[in-house]
Amino acid sequence: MTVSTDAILETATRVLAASPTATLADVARAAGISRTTLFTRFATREELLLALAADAIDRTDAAILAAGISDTSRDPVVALADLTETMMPLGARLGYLLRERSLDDNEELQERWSRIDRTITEAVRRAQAADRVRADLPALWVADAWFWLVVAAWEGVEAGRIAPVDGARLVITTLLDGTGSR
Amino acid sequence: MTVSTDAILETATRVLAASPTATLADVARAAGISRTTLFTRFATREELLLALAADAIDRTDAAILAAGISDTSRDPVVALADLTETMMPLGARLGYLLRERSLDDNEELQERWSRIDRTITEAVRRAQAADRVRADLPALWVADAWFWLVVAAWEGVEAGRIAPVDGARLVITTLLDGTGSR
DNA sequence: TCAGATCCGAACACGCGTGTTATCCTTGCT
DNA sequence: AGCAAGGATAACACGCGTGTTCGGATCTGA
Repeated sequence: MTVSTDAILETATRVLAASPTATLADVARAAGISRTTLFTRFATREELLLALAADAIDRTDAAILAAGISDTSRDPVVALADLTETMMPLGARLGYLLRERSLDDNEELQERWSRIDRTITEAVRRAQAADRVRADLPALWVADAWFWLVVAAWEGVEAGRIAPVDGARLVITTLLDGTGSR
Repeated sequence: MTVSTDAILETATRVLAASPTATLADVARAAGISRTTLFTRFATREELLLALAADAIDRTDAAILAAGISDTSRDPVVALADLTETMMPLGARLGYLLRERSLDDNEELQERWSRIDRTITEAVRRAQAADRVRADLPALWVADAWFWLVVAAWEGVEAGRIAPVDGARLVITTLLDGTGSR
């Protein structure tokens, strides 16, 4: 196995995130394998797309676990800041998930993603209970705002508008402290 | 002319935003015209996509003008709040622009969008000069954060997670005041 | 009523991406 | 050296979406 399946997923994510209509021939070429071989790993295009999405969610799950988001003994705000750091490198994968609408009707992916959603929202609620986050905002909105700010930061890094090292810090300070002067 | 070109653009935006790979037959059916007629209005698929993007940018330009973003005698923070209100109904169009990568290589659209980008960023800089926005954050980032929070709010409204009337307010208070407790 | 314009439905050619198959070649193992 | 596994190359069938064409139906204004 000259090229690992993981490496193919990595390349495929990059190619398909940049151009969602990219051909399987494009993906194979970028991954340095033949189109035929690609078909031995993923029988259909849809299978590849699903594997990509599952991979993105797998990594998000791992990042959530590593940051201890569900650990009720941890400070939820600190945990969210940690998660932001670990999420930044997932930018391309999240961007793919975000834009790929053909997966919207997949039951399992929807379920897995809404589980992630609930986990983040729960952390926000705990932060609100501890008076670390404003209680007058819907927890659902705060969780959404956090997610899209991560996307914003990743897009900014991608486009060279902000420095990679600044990404996570900008997200957290913007989300918690806001951008207005005191 | 039974169905106006504007109405076609409206419908096409909705259909293509929901499913970017939708067929021209799908668009025609949704618009209540025949595929043949659709081809008399837009000679190719690409022409339709370009018209959609141009329409979205036209409306954004109009919203910026209406909110008086470039009016240096106006309070830039108030202007941005106004703009947020008028931008919310453009959600579907912005979502389309956001996800459609096939237009990335169009010179004119890029230019027009970066002009919008600069206009918003300039308003942020004026707000920073007036000590209404933190000067320790890149104006470019604040402008990006604003834009993506608008997207977040629109997605939230679309999904029924937040009330339509709350959208703009949530964006502005989150952006300016942050979500953390004082 | 006639002329012109507009739309529709059906049919067609064409290109392209997907998925399959067969043959050859390379590599690693014994 | 000989064998097996896995990849590459090439060719093919197939479906589908795009773009075009044409004949007929409908509506409009003179």
